[in-house]
Amino acid sequence: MADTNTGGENLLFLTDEQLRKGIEAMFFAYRGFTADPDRILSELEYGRAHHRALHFINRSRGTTVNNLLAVLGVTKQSLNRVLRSLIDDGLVESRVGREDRRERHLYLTAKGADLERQLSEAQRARMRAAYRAAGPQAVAGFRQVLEAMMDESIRAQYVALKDGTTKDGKT
Amino acid sequence: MADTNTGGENLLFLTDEQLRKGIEAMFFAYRGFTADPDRILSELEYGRAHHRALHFINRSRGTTVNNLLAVLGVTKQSLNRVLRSLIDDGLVESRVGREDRRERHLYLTAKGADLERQLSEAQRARMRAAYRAAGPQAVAGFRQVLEAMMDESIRAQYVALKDGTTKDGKT
DNA sequence: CTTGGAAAGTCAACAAGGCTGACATAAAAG
DNA sequence: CTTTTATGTCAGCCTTGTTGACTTTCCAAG
Repeated sequence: MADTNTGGENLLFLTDEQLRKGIEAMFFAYRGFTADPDRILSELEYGRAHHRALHFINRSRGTTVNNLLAVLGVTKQSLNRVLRSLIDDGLVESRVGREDRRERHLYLTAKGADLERQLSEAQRARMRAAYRAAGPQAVAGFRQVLEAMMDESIRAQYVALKDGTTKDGKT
Repeated sequence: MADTNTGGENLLFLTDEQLRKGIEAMFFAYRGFTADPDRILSELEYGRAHHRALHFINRSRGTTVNNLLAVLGVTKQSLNRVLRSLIDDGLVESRVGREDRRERHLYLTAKGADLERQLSEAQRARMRAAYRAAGPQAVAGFRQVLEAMMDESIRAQYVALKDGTTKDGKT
């Protein structure tokens, strides 16, 4: 934590070499990040796309298909294939909207919530270990850099999710 | 786990809520991380797999196929498909090993180095912007958390790459 | 009431990039 | 000479992304 001033040395973290290390760190870390859930999923008939759908349906209960498309950043055809299998297998429930009956609101069933919990607990365990090893200050920096790395529009969604979407009263 | 006051305020960053935010940050940030190179690649006949191969061949000039397999974490059949197109298109050169003639040592051609530079500069630009926005201390934390998130064996590879290689690397 | 258009779903076709299995060399190692 | 290692290749399969075309449902404006 050198407190150097606006000179040259404090810009070392912007050299191409430093940036390349950051790029590789992202690549390797992301592999670790997805490894544990992937292991669980591979024993079932599901893939990472199913995990993502379960995660965000759990995160924003009652979200519409359109909302989910925007968050996941895939086409409706691609999402639909995943969603169909989850609905057919009784992990997700699709309810016709009350105000706008064209919309479908998505909810996890008990079975779906079970799998989601299993997957996200595996992922959280690794994240928890990493956070613990690095410490709170490092975690704050981690989050700052990641947030700055997102696309503008995505960052808006992320912040929205961060603040308001569940009404369970956190913060 | 809504109340994690077991250790006091300094453990707030380990609540499930905090961990979930970190998980989503990784997801969204990784999308941003790959967005710019993907845009360039989609205009050519290449994909993200080609980018990864170019990156690590550039990173460790003269690396063998086996080394590359270990770093990328894919099967030789999968890598071979990518490598073949890169070699056929004159972006990568494969040289028979001098000491062990079973090995193939991989090098970027001028054309390959050009594309690699274009791709990695796009990716570095975003990383640079994120680093700049977050500051050096945040960057240090970012790197710490990412490193802690990797698989053990991968971390070893990462550290090895980190140290040795602008010159000629791995041998 | 009719109709335009948005939201959602479906079908078909295709591509990238993972995977496994089987098999073929060539060369090093024993 | 036999075994092991490094590599390449063929064939086939899976997941998950894409585009395009089309239908169904249903709100809302004319």
